[in-house]
Amino acid sequence: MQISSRFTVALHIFTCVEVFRGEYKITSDFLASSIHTNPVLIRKILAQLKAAGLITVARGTGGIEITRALSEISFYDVYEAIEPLEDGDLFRFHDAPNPDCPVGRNIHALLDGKLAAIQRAMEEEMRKYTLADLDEGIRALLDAEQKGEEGT
Amino acid sequence: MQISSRFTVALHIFTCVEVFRGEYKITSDFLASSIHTNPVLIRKILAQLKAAGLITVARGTGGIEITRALSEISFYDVYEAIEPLEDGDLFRFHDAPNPDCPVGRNIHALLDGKLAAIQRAMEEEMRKYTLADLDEGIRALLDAEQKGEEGT
DNA sequence: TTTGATGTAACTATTGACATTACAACAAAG
DNA sequence: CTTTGTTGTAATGTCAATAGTTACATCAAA
Repeated sequence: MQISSRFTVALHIFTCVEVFRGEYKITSDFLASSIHTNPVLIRKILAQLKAAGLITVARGTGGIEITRALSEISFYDVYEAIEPLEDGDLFRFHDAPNPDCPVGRNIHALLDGKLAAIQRAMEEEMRKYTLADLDEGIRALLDAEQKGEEGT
Repeated sequence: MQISSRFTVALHIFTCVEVFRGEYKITSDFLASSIHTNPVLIRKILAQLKAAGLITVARGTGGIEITRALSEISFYDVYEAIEPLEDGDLFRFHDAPNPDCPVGRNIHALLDGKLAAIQRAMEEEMRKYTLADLDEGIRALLDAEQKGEEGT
């Protein structure tokens, strides 16, 4: 089971906001065109990011503002805003294991700690990357493109 | 998006095989009863574990054998056998970002490395736990149950 | 008041998870 | 060699989530 594309779409949105700030008016239509999807999906994701307090969206006139310094928003913040995990658990269990079976009634006690550690390892790694890294990365890539063109 | 319960069901199966070996004949019906699901789901998971070479299943007569030492089968081995990840990637992207947009045509170069690192962090943690840990853990839990009963 | 944008609701298509029934294939015991 | 119990697997149904699309009310600024 893969993690839904809405997470990478959200990162794409942030990157566009950083790159095109001032240059273009960043609307949901504009973003939908870059990501190659439809504006409604973008607006739903923007609504989630707004609910998490990561951005503000100007109604009527359009325009997206990031509320914190880029280095203060990690991949995990974005992931948490976007992915609705039931009870915050990454791993699903089967509904109701048999309490009459010694294994069935102990399976949660047996696995919960280990699964939580695995989930934590992933989330900790997510905290290491921030929007500032994205900003830096995309500018390096665009510079490289520029130089490539000059070389021809 | 959560990881499907088939992974924890597989760990449940292994635990049952270890605990009830010799004591009961471990059939898909028996397992389905402990996990509280239906035998066909169990058989499909057994088929995946068999395809990965982790177990053998005796047709006709029934019975499951684990092919390696418990300490030689990690959670990751089970996860890999069970979860069909497209191209091995945990994170999904949107289908076809716009190549005319500077961000759209660079989004993979920008994100791929970081996402792979996050996935790797999770998988490395998964490698730390083995079926031997499960065996040890369940026996400790069952001993504790025993003592709790004696106490009353 | 017009214009252009966001916020949402409603509907659809597609996919995956999981449950369930049914039956063929098979191995061992009698 | 027939019975019995089990695995292997196809077919079908239900349910939830993803994602696309249309439509329109709401809103802010020119």
